[in-house]
Amino acid sequence: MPTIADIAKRAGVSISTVSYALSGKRPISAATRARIFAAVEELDFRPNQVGRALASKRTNAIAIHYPTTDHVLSEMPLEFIISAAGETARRGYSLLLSTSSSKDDDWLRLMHEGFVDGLILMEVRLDDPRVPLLQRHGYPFAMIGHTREHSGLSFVDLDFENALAVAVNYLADLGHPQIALISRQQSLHEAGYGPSVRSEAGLQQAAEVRGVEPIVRFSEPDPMSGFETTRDLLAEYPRLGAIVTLNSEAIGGVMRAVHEAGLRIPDDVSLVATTSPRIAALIAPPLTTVDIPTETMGRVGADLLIRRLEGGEAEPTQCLLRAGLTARGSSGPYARSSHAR
Amino acid sequence: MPTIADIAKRAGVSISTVSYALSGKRPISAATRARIFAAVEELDFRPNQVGRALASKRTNAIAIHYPTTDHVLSEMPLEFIISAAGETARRGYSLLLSTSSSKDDDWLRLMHEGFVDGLILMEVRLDDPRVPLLQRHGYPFAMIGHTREHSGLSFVDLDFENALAVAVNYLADLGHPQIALISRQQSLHEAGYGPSVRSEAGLQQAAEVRGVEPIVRFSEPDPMSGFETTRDLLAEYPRLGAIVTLNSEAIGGVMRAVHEAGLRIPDDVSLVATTSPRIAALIAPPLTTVDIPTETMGRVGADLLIRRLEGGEAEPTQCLLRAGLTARGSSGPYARSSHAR
DNA sequence: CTGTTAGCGCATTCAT
DNA sequence: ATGAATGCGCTAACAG
Repeated sequence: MPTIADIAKRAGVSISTVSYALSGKRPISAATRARIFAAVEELDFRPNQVGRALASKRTNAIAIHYPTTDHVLSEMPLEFIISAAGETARRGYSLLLSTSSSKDDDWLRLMHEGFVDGLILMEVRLDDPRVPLLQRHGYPFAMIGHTREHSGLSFVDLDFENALAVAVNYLADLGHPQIALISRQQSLHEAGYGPSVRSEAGLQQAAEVRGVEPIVRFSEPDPMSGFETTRDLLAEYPRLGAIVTLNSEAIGGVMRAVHEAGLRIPDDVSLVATTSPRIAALIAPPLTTVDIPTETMGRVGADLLIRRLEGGEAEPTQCLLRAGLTARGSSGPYARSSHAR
Repeated sequence: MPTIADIAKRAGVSISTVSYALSGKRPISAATRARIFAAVEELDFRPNQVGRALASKRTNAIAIHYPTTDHVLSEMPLEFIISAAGETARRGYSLLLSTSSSKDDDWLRLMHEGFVDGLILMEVRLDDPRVPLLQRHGYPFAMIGHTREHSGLSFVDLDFENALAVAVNYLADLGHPQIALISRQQSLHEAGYGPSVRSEAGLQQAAEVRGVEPIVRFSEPDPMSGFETTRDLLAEYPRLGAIVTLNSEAIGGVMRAVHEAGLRIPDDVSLVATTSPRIAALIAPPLTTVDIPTETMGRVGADLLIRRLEGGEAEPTQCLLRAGLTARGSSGPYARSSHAR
């Protein structure tokens, strides 16, 4: 591996001249610049990032922390990560992935040991213990999701209250007097998982405004649990004709329970799923969705952090995305009365 | 951030003594070692990885390359990545994620610029252009999957030929005279995607041995395509009672097509899916699966690379995993004759 | 416009 | 068992 010294020698200039030619931080005469770049070409020189990092105190690498222990894998986090990776690469950074559990502090180690310049946090809780830790050390970070208290923090998130309002309005317009939300695990909800808590708030609020009855159920992130939850739900509310699900892992079970109850989608039951457009496309038949813009969220998460790293002490940016609703085949007007059991 | 020099001063020893105490590469008297570690505690010292990397010429970081452009996202790659991340962290390494397309060489840049010690390759083609590139530079790497020519290379892969043989034997034992394989995109197959090519070979071979008729169809990785493919398949082969699918993204559509043809699983059609156990658990009703040990594959991929990095010039390790079959509710004895259309 | 020089934080060789 | 000194590859003052 050639070093900057090899280039300097070959081009007949000093080391610093090469460095400045490469960084463009100092004017270089066209002639010497040409000789330098010629040497770079001939030797296939690549500036060593470690040397550069040590001298400049910036590694040009960031890490994304995805704590896996408490969640079943699904595609949404992958979409965040892939999208963040793309933006990171476009901006000339590298992306590290840490999956340490919340107790383990491998994700913090990366910052402590100076291997990354900043962090992106995923799976953020309303009271996330990582936030005070990072603040105490003054480490730069951005969140995908947001904490209850978030003044001065950078984050991107879906506006889940709004998302549920969108779903409720849509279903209320179709004439449904009752709307059930199938949320995620109750444990998550109790642990203060933002999407869960904020969605329920959105449901309650919008339901009151529209004068419909809100119902909330929790489901584990798997079809079996979705099946059981939905089966019980339909039994308990014989006239229920509208279901919103937050839990994309459970959708298969939800649909199956509806069918096994002798009901049809969308004729008897309107189903609206909160999920990423990409995932919705993978489901048959097509689902009406409140779209979670995962691609945007991952990209903006990386962008916010990098901007913070490069912009010096720029003010934090908070980005609450409003959800769009895409009506597909799985929802229709209320017609459930005839099926009362 | 305290440095090793701060520790040395505080403990009243030289810098090198601190370094050796930390690395354990030289005997240190109990007394001074105690003073050193006390200082480390008091100052909350963390050795700077960049300084260490520059001096030792090892970053203790590896990268995993997951080219996304040519594939729809699914959970299987996420499982590889998460699992590799876990093993990487356990071994004291960091994991970088590169998702650059095959033409883009961002993944190579990481090695060129000395930011990582080695690479894990995902989505390996039979003739993968990355391999000769890496070999030319002498960069250490390991593959999840394997190329046609692989002598001297380290990899972990599922033995897809064996996997299909397992599926065929199982279905043949149930009495099925015809077995259809629903493979992935034809474009992938033609591009030499290993799992696709090797699975077909396994099917053909095992079918011949067992005297059953093999049928191969390709499907895009989505339920709609799976639906159409299966619908056409059932129309073309009215007595078909056994389907094996490689394409877990299409399974929903496959199942729906079977149902809409007036057939039942497992009474009329036996369905065997080649997928990860974790994903199988997410499907309702439960699927008989040829299990792809994604967790093992990701872990071993990282292990092989790290072992290569640490073991000096150890011989390459090739790890072809045999698949297990888990019979669940979706497969049963051949009974399709009565349904001939 | 260009060169000289002093680190960045740590590992390691050579002394003692 | 310990210290002193050198250098990893590069950046960025400082000095022309």
